[in-house]
Amino acid sequence: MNLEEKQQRLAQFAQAHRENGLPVTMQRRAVFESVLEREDHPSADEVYAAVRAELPEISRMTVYRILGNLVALGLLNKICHPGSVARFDPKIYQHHHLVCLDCGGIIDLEEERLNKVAWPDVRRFGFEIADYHIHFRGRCAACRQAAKKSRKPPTKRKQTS
Amino acid sequence: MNLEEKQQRLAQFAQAHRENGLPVTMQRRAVFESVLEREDHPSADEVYAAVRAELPEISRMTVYRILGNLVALGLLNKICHPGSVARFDPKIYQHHHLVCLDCGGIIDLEEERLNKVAWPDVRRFGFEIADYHIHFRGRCAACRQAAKKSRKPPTKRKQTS
DNA sequence: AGCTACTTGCAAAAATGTATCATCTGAGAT
DNA sequence: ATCTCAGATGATACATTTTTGCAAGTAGCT
Repeated sequence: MNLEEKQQRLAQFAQAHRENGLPVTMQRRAVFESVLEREDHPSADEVYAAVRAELPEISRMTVYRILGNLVALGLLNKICHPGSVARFDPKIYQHHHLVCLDCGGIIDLEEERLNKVAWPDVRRFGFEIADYHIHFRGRCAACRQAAKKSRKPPTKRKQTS
Repeated sequence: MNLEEKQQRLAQFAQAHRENGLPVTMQRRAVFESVLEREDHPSADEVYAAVRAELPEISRMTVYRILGNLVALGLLNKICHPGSVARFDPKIYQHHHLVCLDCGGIIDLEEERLNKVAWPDVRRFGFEIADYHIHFRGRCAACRQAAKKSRKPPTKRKQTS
């Protein structure tokens, strides 16, 4: 993320807090900046670990609460993936994901064409659509390589990205 | 799921196990049948609870392991959702989901048109796409109703479906 | 029936997320 | 600059979900 974009996101952050009467604490700023600086999709605990480098006193609970707030304010996205831990994404504009079925890794996919899918008619469910994103599932480069060497599936790795 | 379809899925289940040298235990059959019979998207613990009606002795651990196996064999899907527990889906053909941002509920969406999105070129990532599915995020009927009555967001419910 | 590899169940613990409450702090008012 | 208070924070404890290691059991084959 370039400097200009980051400035803009921080201004958006300050404004959203002002408008909702929420104080901008150093913890909130540290958590938000920490996620902004990342190119991957960290879990809450990964954010906690990163923020502690700057604020060693911060509590894990606070990080969980702040991440929840930031998502509610629309400043971060909570992303969907087949794993079992919540992951957070600094990108709040529409984009899509490649999800590896072996290691659970997630790669961002930004392609204008994919943003043009017409929304289905879901009036029969009473559902109101806000946005959508597409998950392409398959196998990442590393896992394809690993699968080629051994017939057996690759050893399960910690999910990354 | 009608009877014929169920027969076919059970045959597929037996064949996949034979081909991979995995014994078909009564626990495996019970877990698979239990998920097949459902119309919703149960979590591992919900499957555990349901299977115990038939096999009271089965351990929670076994259910977790078997669900993982069935997903690896392609007999079940593990679905993506913003909540914090893994959920399983008996439908392995392509379909899409409506996900409620408030309560986390999931509704199946089967619409032929949505299956026709052209796959992006991801050679630059070395990624091999197997399939895709679309998440439409928004608000379900119940949560819209609840939001209308009070300005505040609805009380957090246990995620269903 | 017997062999063998794989599975199961148990116990324990790690990982992840939530609740409670006393104390502290940001931000506007004075 | 200081005051004041609603709201945030941090500590602890707890609930839930998932993983690990190993002894005992069982499916599938000969």
